[in-house]
Amino acid sequence: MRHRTLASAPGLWASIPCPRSELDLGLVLSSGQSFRWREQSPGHWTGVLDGRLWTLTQTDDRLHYTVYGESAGPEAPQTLRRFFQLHVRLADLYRHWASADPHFREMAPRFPGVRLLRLDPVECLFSFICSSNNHISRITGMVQRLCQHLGPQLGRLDGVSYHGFPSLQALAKAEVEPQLRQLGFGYRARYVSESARTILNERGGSSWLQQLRSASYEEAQQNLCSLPGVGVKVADCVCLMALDKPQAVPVDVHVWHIARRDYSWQPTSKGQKSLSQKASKELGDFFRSLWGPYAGWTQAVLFCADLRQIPKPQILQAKAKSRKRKRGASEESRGPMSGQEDTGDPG
DNA sequence: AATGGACCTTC
DNA sequence: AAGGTCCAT
Repeated sequence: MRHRTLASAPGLWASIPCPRSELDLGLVLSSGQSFRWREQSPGHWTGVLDGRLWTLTQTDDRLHYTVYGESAGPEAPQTLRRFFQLHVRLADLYRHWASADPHFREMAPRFPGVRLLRLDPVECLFSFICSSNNHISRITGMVQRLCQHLGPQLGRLDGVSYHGFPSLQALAKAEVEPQLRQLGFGYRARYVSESARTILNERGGSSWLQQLRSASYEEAQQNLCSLPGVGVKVADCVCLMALDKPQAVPVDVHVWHIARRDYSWQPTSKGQKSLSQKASKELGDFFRSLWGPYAGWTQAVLFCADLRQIPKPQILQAKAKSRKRKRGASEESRGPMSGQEDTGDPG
């Protein structure tokens, strides 16, 4: 089977209303929330949702979709509205944030349609366990290999195989840690394996994760942090992108940078030169008080703005410990909009 | 309780 | 050095 485009097979598509002001499909699917969608042809994004294979694209007023292997079914629109959380009116949020924050007011008009996905909790958790001390291009490759080797194959388009995300059971098997080591996961292999086992054996399985959706933000964060490889930052990512906690603000070095540069923020306790747990909480609270109960969503907008900005002029100090010079720093930049390299399945 | 290193790979 | 976490002072 081939990847479909709206032009090549118009009869196989359906659509729901969705203006670009409410959704920038490419930006949302490629800005580091999900690592699982591929732009196989311009504007056409293929990925797995609810155990089925989809291609999505958008026009000015509509979101178009096609499902492979079977007809889409009457529940498809609801599946999409849930995944993109279209019941949340982005226009209203942007208006509110703009009125509260001059910096947002200046940046946001260039980045409409940035919203949060509602990801599957298992997929989100294990994807972000892989994100620690890591960069997006590598995370993407790791998640892809994880699915390719441990997830069920759902279909094959133009020689590229697509897989569902591995189950907890699959991730908890004895051979998984060495296998992931071999796949280049490094020390995160143990985190993935041990977290899967902990959830399965000591927490009662995936329903434990699911139920955190109805828990408070603090309780969900605390529960997640009990898993190996999950600290506050990863927990906040899962809270924000999978557990219906729009107030969660994942604080990483990048956000820290934005806070200092654009908001002249600094921790009350002086001498904080890095992100202590206390300072991170403080920064999250600062943004929540500025932006309100959807602060995590606001951050996503500014994050996209920042990534799409100038490549990277930042030359902090060369720490010059034992290592020395850096190599040509001119061709390194990769914004969220840059194309993925061709990662076709060899088989 | 807060702070410094080590930790796997790759770019 | 990269979108952290864990462990030991």
